[in-house]
Amino acid sequence: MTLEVSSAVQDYAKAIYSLEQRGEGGAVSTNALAERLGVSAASASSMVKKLDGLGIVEHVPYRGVGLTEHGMSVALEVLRHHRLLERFLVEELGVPWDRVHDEAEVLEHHLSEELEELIAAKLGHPTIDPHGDPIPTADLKIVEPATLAMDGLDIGAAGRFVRVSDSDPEMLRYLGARGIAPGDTFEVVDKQPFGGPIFARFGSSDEVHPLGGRLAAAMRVSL
Amino acid sequence: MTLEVSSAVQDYAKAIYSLEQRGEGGAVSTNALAERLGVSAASASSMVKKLDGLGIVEHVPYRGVGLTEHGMSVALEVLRHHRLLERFLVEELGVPWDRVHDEAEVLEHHLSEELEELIAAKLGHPTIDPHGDPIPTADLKIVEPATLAMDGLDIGAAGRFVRVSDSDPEMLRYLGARGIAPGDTFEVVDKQPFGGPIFARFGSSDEVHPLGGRLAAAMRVSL
DNA sequence: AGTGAGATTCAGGCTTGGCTAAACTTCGTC
DNA sequence: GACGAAGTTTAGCCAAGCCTGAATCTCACT
Repeated sequence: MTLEVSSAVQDYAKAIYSLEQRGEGGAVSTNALAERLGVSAASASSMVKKLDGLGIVEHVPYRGVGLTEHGMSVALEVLRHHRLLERFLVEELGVPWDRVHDEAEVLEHHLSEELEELIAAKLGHPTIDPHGDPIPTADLKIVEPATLAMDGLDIGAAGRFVRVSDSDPEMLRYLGARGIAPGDTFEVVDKQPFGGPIFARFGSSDEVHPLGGRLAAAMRVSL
Repeated sequence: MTLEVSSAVQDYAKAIYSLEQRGEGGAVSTNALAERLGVSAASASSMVKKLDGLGIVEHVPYRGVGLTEHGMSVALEVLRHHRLLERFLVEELGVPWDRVHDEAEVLEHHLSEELEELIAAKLGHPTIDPHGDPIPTADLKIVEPATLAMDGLDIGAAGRFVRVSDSDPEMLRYLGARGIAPGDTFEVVDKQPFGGPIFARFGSSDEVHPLGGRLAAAMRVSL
């Protein structure tokens, strides 16, 4: 009943989950899904019909889709695999953190439950992945802490850098090269107006790093 | 040029390699291939045609197939992945040795070269997997040492148990439960005639273990 | 209420890797 | 040297997932 979930179906579930998280409102549009997955709108539409048949989504034509409870657990299962793998690859094999995403993207679909459990145990049942994203628990609960985008902060703001998207290797390399990682505390020391860069100090370092628009927007912080 | 090798193609290459090893003669028959892969003869036949087109095998209609040089490297690459993974799963994650085969069977197709190398390094570049099978080197050389089937030995024969097929979990559990593993020295203490069991002592243990027909046939030894 | 942009669906196709049934080769035996 | 069994190939089909292009529908705005 749960085994006939192909990689494609898992990818759709994951994408819908992610779009539901971002987009406040309710339903995810078929087009948004298509774009996210790099697939034509027609393909996404037919796949959505199938997902509805499988009980993974609820589809209201012209209104979009939403994950069912079953669909949610499919999505969280894959997410757990993905994030555990990322953590495992970084900690046990020393894969650079800007490259783990692509590896995990492939392996997540082929990880057995047994291996998932052994990996989690080996890592001491971690709760976040190397990018600060929360890892769903074995019984598929997840807590997505509220965060702020760094580019919205004002001069003088201080807090903790908690999370950054794992999907842009460029950004990760930039941060990595400067020794900036999720978990670091920071302090905004300057900010250019009109979408200009933010200047911040991280951890106990004295160095001030410039963080350009897209980067500062991708960095999530808590105060 | 080498990237369009699907999982199915890799499986065929691996199966042909394995059948070439066993069957002394030359070509591997389509039927043998079909049986090995659990596929109909017609399916194997059409796949063989495709493999020929890809330059992976040389096919003489009605006579069988043989791996080309390119096909050989495809096979050895997959075999390296498989055996490194088996070793990794046993050593780093503690997966029981009778279960690693199935996991590796899936993951071998999705392991990047980068991960392959990191795993090999982490393990100290091992030369055999947990079942005693040799692991091809990074430049795809492999040495298959000559071995004897244990069921052909006579009473009094002594040597080293070096290798056992990884594909029968039952046998592996049986051996595992008795503490018998590749690398152990042994001595044949008794043997029933007409294909009856062999009785042998392993390692420094005093215990004599009965090894029935199929099992003794699957165990490979060197004297 | 009309309308156009954007979202959705339909129709028709492609590739992969399977399947069955039927036809064809090969080879050992008489 | 003919014949039948065993082995092999061809022909025709299927499902999954993707594609394009051409309809069609909805919604928000005027």
